[in-house]
Amino acid sequence: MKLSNDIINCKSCVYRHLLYDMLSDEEYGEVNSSRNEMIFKRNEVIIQEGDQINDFMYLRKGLVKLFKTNSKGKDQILSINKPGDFINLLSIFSNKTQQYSVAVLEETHVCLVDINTILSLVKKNSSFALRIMNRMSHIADEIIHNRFEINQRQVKGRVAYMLRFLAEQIYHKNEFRMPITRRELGELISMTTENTIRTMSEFKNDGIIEMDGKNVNIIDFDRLKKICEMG
Amino acid sequence: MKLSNDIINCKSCVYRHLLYDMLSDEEYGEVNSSRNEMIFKRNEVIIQEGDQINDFMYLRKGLVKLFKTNSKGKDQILSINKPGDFINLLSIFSNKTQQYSVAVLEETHVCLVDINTILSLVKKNSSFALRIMNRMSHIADEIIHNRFEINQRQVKGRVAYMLRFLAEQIYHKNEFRMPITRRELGELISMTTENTIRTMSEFKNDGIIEMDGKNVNIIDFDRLKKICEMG
DNA sequence: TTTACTGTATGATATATCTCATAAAATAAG
DNA sequence: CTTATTTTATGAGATATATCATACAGTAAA
Repeated sequence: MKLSNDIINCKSCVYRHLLYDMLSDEEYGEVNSSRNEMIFKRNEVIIQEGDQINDFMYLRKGLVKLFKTNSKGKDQILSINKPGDFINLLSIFSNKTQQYSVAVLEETHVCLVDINTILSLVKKNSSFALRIMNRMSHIADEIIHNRFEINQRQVKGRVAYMLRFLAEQIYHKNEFRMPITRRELGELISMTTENTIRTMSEFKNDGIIEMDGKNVNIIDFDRLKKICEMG
Repeated sequence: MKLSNDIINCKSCVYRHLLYDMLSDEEYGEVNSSRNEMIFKRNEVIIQEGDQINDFMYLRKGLVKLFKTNSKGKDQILSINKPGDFINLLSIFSNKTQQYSVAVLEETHVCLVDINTILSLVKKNSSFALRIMNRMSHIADEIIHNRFEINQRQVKGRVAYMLRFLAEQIYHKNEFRMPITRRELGELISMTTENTIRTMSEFKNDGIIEMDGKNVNIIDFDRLKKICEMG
């Protein structure tokens, strides 16, 4: 983890419309001046469940996983988050500590804004407050909806669902480098590593995907879609 | 469903501190005057996923289930909600329709406040806004945490987990009348009805619970706890 | 370069869970 | 009160998934 040198002004941030769009110039300045940008490498833990909350964080670049660790030390991944996502918004207003852990999948730039600045903006700018509530709804919804979708499928359907997610939501193409290990994929769909690997192999043997190490190419998207929809 | 006659003033509501505590007398009046109370009987659907959102709703009395229905028509129950819970708070600020369905388990009194009243209060009272955000965090957290807990257990652990939940969180005693059918219990823990029933029978045969129809008495709480913790 | 570790891969076997079938009890509908 | 429907109950067999074992490739550390 290190501080970024190329801190740019919030105004030029591509993702600002997601949240900061309704701030006045003065309010903008407040955010900008209490702001830091940090760079994390693969596997670094950005947030640990139970940590004190000091900053509002959002992803400017990269890819992270949001997860919880159970009493036996096993992780369950709740979501994969991409640039523009507010990675601890669900925890910030809980009056508690961080509710989820966040770790880096691909080199990640995180924007940190002092939590007190955000609180003061919420207090004086109600449009901003409403936007935050709106974002909170969506984040909660996404996690709950994903768990709902995964829960009603069995292994093949689950793997297909996640491959579709990566292709459609993250990389916007059928060929990509897997950002997660098979174990992590298993943690995402509540399956053992072995079964996850087996299913990937099966998709390969069935001519649905091509695989070379971490590189995946979905060559029969229609079939993958069907498996995903059938369960 | 019918309108309640015994509408009381919000000020005397036992649950008001959860949300309305930070309102001025005038603001209180606004809530009170745009407020209705409705009574629903077992199995009535209070909210249907996809419905337009007109009211902020909270449970004054009774018990409901919050659920989603999948493409094959199967329900998955996300949470059981009790008096004091805000049953559509996660949807209200989503700029979308209701995200979850809500149906009645035990005769229920629901308080409905016009959504515009809530919006206007959020705009002019930032403490109220912050409290709402706080509540949203907790609701999301509860659902996500429960799914997390259920996911890492197998049938016996799941049933034990839910029996504990009912005894500890809902009825505050070891003897109670099951508010849900075995099928619903299955929908709550992602199991088939048959397996849920079988597991309950097993608990009975093992002397962990006594059962007579819907009436359940947990006679060996320690063992139930152990099963719940072991998985 | 060697060593240790993690990730991918696959097979065989054990186990958990589902499915299908049947039946009695409880509840709802007429 | 009678009939229909849902709920609870249980068994046997089919199937999905987990577990344990082994192997090798890739990567990180010494």
